[in-house]
Amino acid sequence: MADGRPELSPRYAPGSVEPRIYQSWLASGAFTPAAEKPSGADRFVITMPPPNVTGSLHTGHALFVTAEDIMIRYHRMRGDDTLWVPGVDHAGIAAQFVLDKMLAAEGLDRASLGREAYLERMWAFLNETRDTISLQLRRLGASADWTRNRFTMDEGSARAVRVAFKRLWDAGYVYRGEALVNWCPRCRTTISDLENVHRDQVGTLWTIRYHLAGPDGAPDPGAWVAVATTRPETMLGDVAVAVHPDDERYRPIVGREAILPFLGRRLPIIADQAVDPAFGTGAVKITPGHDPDDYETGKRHGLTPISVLDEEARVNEAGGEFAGLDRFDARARIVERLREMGDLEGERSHAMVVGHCDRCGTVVEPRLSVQWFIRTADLAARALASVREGRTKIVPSRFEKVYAHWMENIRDWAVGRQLWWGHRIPAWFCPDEHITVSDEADGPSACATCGRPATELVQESDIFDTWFSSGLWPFSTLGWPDETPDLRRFYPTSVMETGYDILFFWVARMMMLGLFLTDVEPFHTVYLHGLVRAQGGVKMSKTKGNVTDPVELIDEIGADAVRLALTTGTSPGADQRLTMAKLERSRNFANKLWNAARFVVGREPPAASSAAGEDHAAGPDTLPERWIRSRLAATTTEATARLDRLDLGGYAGLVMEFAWSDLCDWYLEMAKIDLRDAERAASSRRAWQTGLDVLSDTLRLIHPVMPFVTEEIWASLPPAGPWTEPGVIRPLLISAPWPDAGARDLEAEAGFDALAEVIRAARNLRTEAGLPAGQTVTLHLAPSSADATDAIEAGRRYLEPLARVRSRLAAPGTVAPAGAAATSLGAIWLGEDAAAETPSAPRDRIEDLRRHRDRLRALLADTAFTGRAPEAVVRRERERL
RNA sequence: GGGCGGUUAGCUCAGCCGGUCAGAGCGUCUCGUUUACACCGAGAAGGUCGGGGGUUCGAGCCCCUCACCGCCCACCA
Repeated sequence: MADGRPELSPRYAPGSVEPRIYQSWLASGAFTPAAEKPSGADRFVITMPPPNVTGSLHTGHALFVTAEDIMIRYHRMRGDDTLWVPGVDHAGIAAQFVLDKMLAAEGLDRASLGREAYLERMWAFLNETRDTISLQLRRLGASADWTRNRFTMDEGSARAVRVAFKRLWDAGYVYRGEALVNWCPRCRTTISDLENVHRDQVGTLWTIRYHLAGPDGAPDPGAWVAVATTRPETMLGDVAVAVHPDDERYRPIVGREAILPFLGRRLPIIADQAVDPAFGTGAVKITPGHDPDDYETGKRHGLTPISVLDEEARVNEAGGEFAGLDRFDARARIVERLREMGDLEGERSHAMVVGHCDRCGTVVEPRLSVQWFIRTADLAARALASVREGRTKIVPSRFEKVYAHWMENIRDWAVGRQLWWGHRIPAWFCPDEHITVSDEADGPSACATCGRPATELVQESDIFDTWFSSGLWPFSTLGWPDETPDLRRFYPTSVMETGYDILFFWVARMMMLGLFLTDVEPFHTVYLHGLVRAQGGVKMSKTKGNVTDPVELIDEIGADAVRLALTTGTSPGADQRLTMAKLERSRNFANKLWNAARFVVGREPPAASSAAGEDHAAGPDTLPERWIRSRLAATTTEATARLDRLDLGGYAGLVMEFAWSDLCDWYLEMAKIDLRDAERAASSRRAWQTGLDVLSDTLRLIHPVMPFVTEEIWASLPPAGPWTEPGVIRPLLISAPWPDAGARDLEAEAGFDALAEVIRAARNLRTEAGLPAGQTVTLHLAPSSADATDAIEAGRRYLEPLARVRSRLAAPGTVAPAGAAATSLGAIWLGEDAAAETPSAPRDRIEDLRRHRDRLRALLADTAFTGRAPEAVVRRERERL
């Protein structure tokens, strides 16, 4: 175009548009708000859930980026001081898992490298990959402030972790103690209860005889107690046999002793309420070192636990002849030996629940060890109160119950991990076992208890659970513990948008730590999205090969289409399926919008009859103009309301419907009639201007969900503002103000609806009469009132071309013939010319087929169709013929 | 063993405080050389809103119950 605005091609090509648009946003500085702002603007802040540093883009990211970006862009347009802080997570156990596999391929392992070399390898590896995911997020259009990009292992996070831990320690919320923890023998670390995922399995329940000790202390071959177990290998750590106190069967032997096979240990037979007499034999072997229930029972009876498995779950030296065997080999061997000895009384299959490591799938082994714990009772009570009392809302609200249930039943948090990649616990031991916790980067200068110098202190080797640093994320990213300008301006944040699957892992921890450390809820709203499932409703996974790669989708149909598909027809907390049909529909909408803009923008303005501006004001608006402006007003109000209540799916569906149906299918079709009206330049020009006005606001409304195509169209709008002055740069849509809703015009809406009803009814009559679409026929109208007469007179200008009719007003008193359609403006029916050209008798099948054939022949002979329609469509029509 | 969610047109899903809520898209059928768009337009067919009971003037929407499907939590050997 002459004025340098970009020309719009017939089909929207996202691939050539998106990178350029993203660069223009970056260059404009729109992503980066200033911390110090003199205005009293509202704030809107989201801290991005940090993706794993080793990861790459998947549909889950596409979903969260879309949801958050919609909120962020909306608030930015509202004029709020808007910040979206991005970052990545170091993902301790997950990252080690990846690196360990790489090392294994080189024939190396953790142990042979040593801690220092291992961590060097980790940093080297991450420095290559750490930007991958954030670069991919940009493909989706994420308008995050990359100048504030953070990493959970950067120095700011490290400091926040130390300070947070020290404050917890000083306040008495941290303790170290022996406990039976979940141990993954493959990852060789403790894992939290949440990382211990329960799976239903069918195992075996063995019944084993423990002979009673005779008077001489030797096993009595004729007297025994039978115990049931699913894990025979743990018998090596048995310290007692327990029965229910009221169980008559066993009353005589309570107080006696049984002899543990293989090891000969004497096991007291004790009575304990916890035993279920109905299960198995009613007698239970007690293994406090390897079973949480037994651990408790053992404590009640003063029994000392025995560990019989090492950190890789091999039988240790306490296991006698079985020492060195893997736990499952030991199980098989023990069962075999018992069978030989005649002490295997029975075996049967048994449905049970087995804990597995969330990361690697290995069966978790309860293991006795000394661990760091965070006392959660008080922290959880406070975090629960925040939600109960509405200071933080969870969307959808049903998750508030889930949250409450978890908080009420929370157990202390084992925060230590026996890994290397992560924040090392800032605790030092002196030779006298005194513990000093320090938040200094260099550690303490001396033991806090006995004053021994730092040189004699040894730092704890455990690191923190990854979720400890993530739990600080909303404020550590803003500079906490320092009172930075960012922290002052942007904390607490506004919305925490994340998946419901990490409500406990992450949201709960942020609430607990945030309240304790900053005395305020870290966000006022938690918005939980659902999971994206593959076609058929199954979970996407690489092994199933049903993963849709968002990067490929973006390449194919554009980021806007992917975003729209992920947003429409969804509600928070509900899983959704991403289907090709939905993706195509979204792509088609981007193209529709594009072409509507081409129509509105891609023509010279009708000549002005006077100075610009004045001209538009000349004369009253037409009914379609009043109607579309009113519809725009209603849509703006409703879209705003939906965004405010975080109904993102509702918002997207609404604006799409408005643009496609109201604007394109109705208004623009009617505007064509006015635009073609060469005799009325003013009306023509006004139609042109209305199209531009409405399009402009429509682009604003759609921008949050489809930022690229709207921004590109925006740039092509003709100059119509202060930026037409030389030297004034046109603002980008990303920074344009959110539209104000104009006034509704209910009279126009009612008038338009009545007219549209007549048009639809007329089209319906035509179809029923089997008229070819091109044929213009007579339509008789019998207005039901004087007002209806006026409405029809005024509307026939649009009615006639849109319904392809010549309208005739029937004389007053005319009786509508059979077959007439009733509308709110009166009866309508087709004239003689319609009946004359088509047989009034029902068309027979052969006639139908013939017509269909003729139509297809004509269609396929038409170069306008074959040239422009996609091959697939042309092929389909040919096949039909 | 607790708790939660789902069950609405062939398919994928919307339906906020019970009163045009029986909807959308895709698919199907019919028509279309209306120059913004065939990644389009017009028209049509298609559902006793999982079953049963109840509350109400009125119920996909509230209550009870049953049946499937899914998820979360949970230390019974």
